[in-house]
Amino acid sequence: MELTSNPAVKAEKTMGLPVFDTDMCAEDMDRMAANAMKASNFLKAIGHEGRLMILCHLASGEKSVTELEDLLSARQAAVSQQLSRLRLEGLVNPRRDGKAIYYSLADDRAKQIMEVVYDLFCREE
Amino acid sequence: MELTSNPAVKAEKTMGLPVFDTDMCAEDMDRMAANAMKASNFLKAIGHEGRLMILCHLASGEKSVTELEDLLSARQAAVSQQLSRLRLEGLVNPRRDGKAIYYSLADDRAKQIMEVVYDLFCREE
DNA sequence: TGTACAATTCACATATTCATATTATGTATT
DNA sequence: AATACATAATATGAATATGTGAATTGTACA
Repeated sequence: MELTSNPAVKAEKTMGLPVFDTDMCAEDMDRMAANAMKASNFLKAIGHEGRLMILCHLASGEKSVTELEDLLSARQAAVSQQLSRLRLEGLVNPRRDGKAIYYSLADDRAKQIMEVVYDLFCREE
Repeated sequence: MELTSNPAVKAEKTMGLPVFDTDMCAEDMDRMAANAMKASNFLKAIGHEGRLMILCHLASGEKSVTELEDLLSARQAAVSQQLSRLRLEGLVNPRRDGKAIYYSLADDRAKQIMEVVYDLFCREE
């Protein structure tokens, strides 16, 4: 696969991914690099044991920070910082209810990745 | 979603992901944490602009280190190190042919993730 | 208003990641 | 064997990420 969204790329091969050889123009390379940067930022955001477990728990419904704190056996400040990162990345949404703040999954991006991750790392054996 | 592979988890909800509430036993939590660690290591490996672009280029066929060096406009040592990381993670395989070493994608894991990443970051707009 | 609780933010120490330079290894060629 | 080339491995410092404790903000309630 490659990371341009240029409609002029070659026809698809075995999978749903576009294919290209060595005939990319500089513009394509730039777009590819830009996309790669966005994508790697996203992957870094979810590439953390604690944050991954948070997303995982949120998939079954919204949770307060203290609930997550218990579920992860982690300190409040740490959980809060991890949530902060996920918030910045637009992956979760906070909702205040009284003293507690409940977090939920924000969009489908995390869900889509998590589904693949689940298949790869939690279903096999 | 959650990261256990316990068959006793609740029925699936909207997506293909299992759901659970607060009734996980310690054993489940351990398995989940172990899976989360494996998964986050994997995500860290591909969550790097250079490595992502390498995987991306390899998706269209095996490439030598010098070819990748040119494609990424990166130094030899850097590319080699990134390949080394991908090798350790089992994502790519080297094949020696004379002086050159050709790398190719090792398994489907990378491809599966990359396909989703491509949809999320290279198709939209 | 004062107190308790939930969550965030800050400042710091530590750990990890990364890029670069340098050195080493393996292969072909002479 | 000697040399050149392609790649790998190692070492070092800079940058980044992470966890911890203390201080801070926001909310509810007496």
